[in-house]
Amino acid sequence: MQSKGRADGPPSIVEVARAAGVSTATAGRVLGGYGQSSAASRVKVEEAARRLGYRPNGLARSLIHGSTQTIGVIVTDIGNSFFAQAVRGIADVVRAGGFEMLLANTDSDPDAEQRAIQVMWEKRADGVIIAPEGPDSAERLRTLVDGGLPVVLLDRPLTALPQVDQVLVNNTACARSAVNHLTGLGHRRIAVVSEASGDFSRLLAHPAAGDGERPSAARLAGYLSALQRAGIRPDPDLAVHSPYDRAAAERATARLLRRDPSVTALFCTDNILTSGALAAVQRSGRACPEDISLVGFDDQDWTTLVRPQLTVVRQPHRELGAAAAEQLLARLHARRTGDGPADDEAVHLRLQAKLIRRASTAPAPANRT
Amino acid sequence: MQSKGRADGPPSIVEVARAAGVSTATAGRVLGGYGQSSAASRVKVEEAARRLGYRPNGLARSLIHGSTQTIGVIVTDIGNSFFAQAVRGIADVVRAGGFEMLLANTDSDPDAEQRAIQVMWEKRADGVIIAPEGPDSAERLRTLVDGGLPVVLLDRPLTALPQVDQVLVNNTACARSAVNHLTGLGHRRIAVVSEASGDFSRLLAHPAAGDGERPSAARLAGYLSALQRAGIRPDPDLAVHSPYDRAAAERATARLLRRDPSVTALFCTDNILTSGALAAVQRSGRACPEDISLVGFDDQDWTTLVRPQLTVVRQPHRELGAAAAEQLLARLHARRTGDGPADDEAVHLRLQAKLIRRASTAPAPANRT
DNA sequence: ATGAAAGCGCTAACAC
DNA sequence: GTGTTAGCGCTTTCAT
Repeated sequence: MQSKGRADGPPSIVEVARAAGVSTATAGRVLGGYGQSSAASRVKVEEAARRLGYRPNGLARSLIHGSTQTIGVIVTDIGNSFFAQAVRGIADVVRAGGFEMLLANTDSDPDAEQRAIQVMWEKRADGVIIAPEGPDSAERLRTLVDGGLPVVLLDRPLTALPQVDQVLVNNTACARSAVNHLTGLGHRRIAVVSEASGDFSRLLAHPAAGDGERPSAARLAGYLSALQRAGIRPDPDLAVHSPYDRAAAERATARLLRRDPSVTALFCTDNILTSGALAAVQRSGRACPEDISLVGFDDQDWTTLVRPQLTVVRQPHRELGAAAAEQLLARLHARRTGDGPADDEAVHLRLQAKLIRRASTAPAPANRT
Repeated sequence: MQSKGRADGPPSIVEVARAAGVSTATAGRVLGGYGQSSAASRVKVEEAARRLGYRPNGLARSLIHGSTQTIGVIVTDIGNSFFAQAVRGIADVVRAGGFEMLLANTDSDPDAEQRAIQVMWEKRADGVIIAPEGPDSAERLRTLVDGGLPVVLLDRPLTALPQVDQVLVNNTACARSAVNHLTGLGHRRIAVVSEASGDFSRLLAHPAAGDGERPSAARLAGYLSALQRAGIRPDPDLAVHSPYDRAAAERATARLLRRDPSVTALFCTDNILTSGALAAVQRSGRACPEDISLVGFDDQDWTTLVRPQLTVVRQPHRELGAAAAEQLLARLHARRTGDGPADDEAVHLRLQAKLIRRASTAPAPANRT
């Protein structure tokens, strides 16, 4: 029977100290690896700690230090392969840097995001990587930013928060090159499957737009700009609007194909929408790429398993997450040492997505218009 | 200029109390929502808190309560769609229960797993859900289990820890029904693509084995048992061994198809291996399903996009994670209230994976042996 | 090198 | 209903 200390619960540093016959300060020094301690007490304390099964309490330690060695990650859907890969990249970097990861999934729900942000603060994460749900996220994040917590935006910019670091992809440019590829093949009736079709006319009016937009809108902007450069007037009827859901994308695309036989190419702006659009093409009875060309988004590994193999825009998923994590860690490092980017200049990184040409795109069939 | 308190850092409850002209205890009561407080002080305190931008410090709170409202999740690869979906299921349940999630990715590295386990303990997670890396994980987990921390095993059993809750899939049974499907179609030369081929003879010697095995071995056991029931002697040459990697699976399968023309069916035991094996079949020049039938594992959404559409074993990914989380929360609830499963009887859940018949399986071609 | 004591931010007992 | 005080487990002066 143990005679002293609290009966249950893991042993604290005071029981170890007592068992080793030293003060709590000394025990703390050897167990925490700080300050000075003699070889003699080191042996005694380590012995006692092992015997009692001592494990330091990180909460107490963090409460004092003010640092938890934990970074918060907020995404909309960890089940989506895009985020799954990005988080993998984050996890690798974070782990290598000696940090842990507090992960929250918002399912694109503003309330859930609000709560996640609050939690990151209350649990005193040292920094936060977030794929914001929408423009309103800026207000929610302001607490953190004003509170001095390093924040990095992942994949989606927030124009209301220009002072915050962000790691994005060159969405407009890669979309443009995808569509250039199609126009180069002679296509003129090119449809786009997008979540952002509602922004069609707005983006058309501001041809320079793109870089400050969320990915879906930025890609739509790239599509529009490529058409205009090729001298093709964008046709709103060719912007397939779809909710973010494979079945919905399939229905919407099928409707377009039924309605408009002049379409000879399809540009999909996202991995989910790509699945849906491809399914629609397959069921439409039109041959790909003979009757209709298709450019997908995201080079998931099944894109080489379908026939024809898909021409796609490949985003560096994992690298995107890794870069965001590296940026955050750099900030934390700078905080402590003083080198690195000054606190008042935001770093805006843009990784390159690239077009991979495969077999789902081919020269346009003889014009039918 | 503020005159009192620490210059930087977020305001603590004492600055709020001072600003509101009450004691810290009263401030704590209204801000923490416990005990009694008069409407008058509630107003004052809330006012002051808002003005100073007060946010409670969860570390301090947890240090006292002994509970962090956080559960630890340890997986081998969050980038793999299986785990991405399972974690999504966990996230949903955990969030609904008012908990947060500390996520660690081990990349199947024992050291990383060791560290992750230790971290969960030090950060005082209230419980842990883990997909253990291998049998050695049992020793690593013992600290947690002995320390009284609720643990739930996800997807993989650990025979050395029978007292721990686990949520698995009926791997052996669903593999058996997949292979039954093939034998029912007249196939007799059925190959299996597996990570566990090294266990071939061991599993053959213990026909009852299966349920205590890791998923890959359990599925191999199901394959073996289905063959034996159909009166087919298992042939070790038909067990394609492959590391866990698509390209490797493709090479290994290609080698088999080249070497043995008698094979008429392929059973893949995992999502990654399915991609590789399918790629190999496509490049082999053999027609699927006319020359060779294929059963894949995991009903990812591309399996209906390839031609022929794949017959697969569908695992309930998300539900698996959700069930694990529910089990863990039930334990935590039981700890506090006394109802629920007694602490000494482990709950072993087994969700049902099912065969989905599509177009990649067909009657065996006329025997060639 | 070591110990005594103060304190991180909060909650809980116990008076009043 | 409110204030005072002790204390969660650890780190950190400051003496010694």
